[in-house]
Amino acid sequence: MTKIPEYRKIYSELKREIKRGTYSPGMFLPTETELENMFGVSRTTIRKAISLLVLEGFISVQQGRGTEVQEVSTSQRLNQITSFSETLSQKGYIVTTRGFYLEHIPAPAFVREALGLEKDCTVHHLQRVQCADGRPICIMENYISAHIIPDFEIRNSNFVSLYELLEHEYNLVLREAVERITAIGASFTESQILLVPSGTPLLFSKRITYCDKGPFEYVINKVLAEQYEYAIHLSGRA
Amino acid sequence: MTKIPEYRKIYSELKREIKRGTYSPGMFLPTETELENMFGVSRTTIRKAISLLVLEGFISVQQGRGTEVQEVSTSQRLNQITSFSETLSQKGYIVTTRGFYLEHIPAPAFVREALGLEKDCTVHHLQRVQCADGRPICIMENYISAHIIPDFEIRNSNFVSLYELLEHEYNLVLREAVERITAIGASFTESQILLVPSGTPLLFSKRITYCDKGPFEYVINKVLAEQYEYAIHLSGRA
DNA sequence: CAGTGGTCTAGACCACACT
DNA sequence: GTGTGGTCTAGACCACTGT
Repeated sequence: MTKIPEYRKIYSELKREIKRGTYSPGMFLPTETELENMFGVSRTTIRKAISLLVLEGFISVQQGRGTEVQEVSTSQRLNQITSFSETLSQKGYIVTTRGFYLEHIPAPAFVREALGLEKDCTVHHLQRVQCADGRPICIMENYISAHIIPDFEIRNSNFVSLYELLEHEYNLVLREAVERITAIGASFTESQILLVPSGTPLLFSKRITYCDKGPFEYVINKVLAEQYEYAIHLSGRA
Repeated sequence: MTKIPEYRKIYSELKREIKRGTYSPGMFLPTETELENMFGVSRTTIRKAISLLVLEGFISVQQGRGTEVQEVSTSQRLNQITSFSETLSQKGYIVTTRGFYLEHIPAPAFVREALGLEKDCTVHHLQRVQCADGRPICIMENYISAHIIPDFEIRNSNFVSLYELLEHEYNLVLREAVERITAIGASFTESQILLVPSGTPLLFSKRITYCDKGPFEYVINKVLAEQYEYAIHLSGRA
């Protein structure tokens, strides 16, 4: 199993506490010296953890003053890499996974091209149906490069968010992603899975996700449009 | 005089060398130990400088391998504010406007809410059909706040890009926009306008655009999905 | 294997914000 | 002044990539 650095654990721990409300917006985190003692590590390690949280906008630091927990406004969170299930959870749905199939296959041509893989590369192909409040809402296929995550297995079939799994179990850092979105009418098969008439409009998205080691995942999503919308933040002008 | 930290000088120095071509894309920077000696500082300082360059995308680091100078270009033009017609032009289509109707009306409730307008505010309501290579592909409605652009008139009915017009004729500066995208099936009316069977999947987007004076425009687009897709760039992770 | 970057320590001094 | 974060050192050991 992968070794998780101290600063990463502390970062996760602090993030959890912020999300839980132990530290709420406007409050200050303990000082660096206090955190040193709390976690029993050196200041460098604490500072590295804190810098991650700053990068993600959870806290802001000011010399001589302290580190303040920020209001995470929704609009700031746009265009961040979020899994489908995370977005749904945020909207208050109870998210579950219905179907579930994992296989290890030679990368299909379209995946090879998207991820820049050589011939004969293996990918983990994960198929799922995501449900919101018990209702099927999304058909999801992930192709994960075995080159970057060699030993991918799902131990607990009840997991929901793939990204959380990858981050915590495999210590993966998601850097960026490019997503292309269009609409299609549900095919017969899709309509059967999602329990809607065929031809029902679906959002059809293809995403390449990059981690620190390069492109590692190709995702295909088909989402019931009636239940879902993408929010995008645009800024500036060429 | 301001005190400039060592790591900042080193960062600037390295960036200058990269821009000048001393270190060009594909090449590797000296190792951390070498840089330590070159600049006569500790490794921490070097690493801090390097981390800044990584953050800005100039270089990428890989454990056990080295720090490689990156190609800066890439398609970072994603998530900029672009009008529909501009995007289509970029893809090589010839864009024309077919239908065209401008009226000045009291802002409907959903527009008032979106733009934060008072009761009795007027908006310019512009309706158009955009064609790509002569084929209708998008039904477009703009609601432009009369508060910000009081004297909006279209002099030349052959104009194509609304944003270009606003920028050049009205000296407007577009700051940011939030767009929400989902999919619908074409209604009878929409199917007639776009010359497709009713029920054909359309991308349905609603956008609020902000200029330097606040929100000024609400746009509703219905696009033939078959001919169009949204590309989104996501970065970072909460 | 050697050489690279990744993590971590224990301690020092500096710059800034509060009161 | 006191206490906060900001910079920096010298050295240690780990983890990965290459040969």
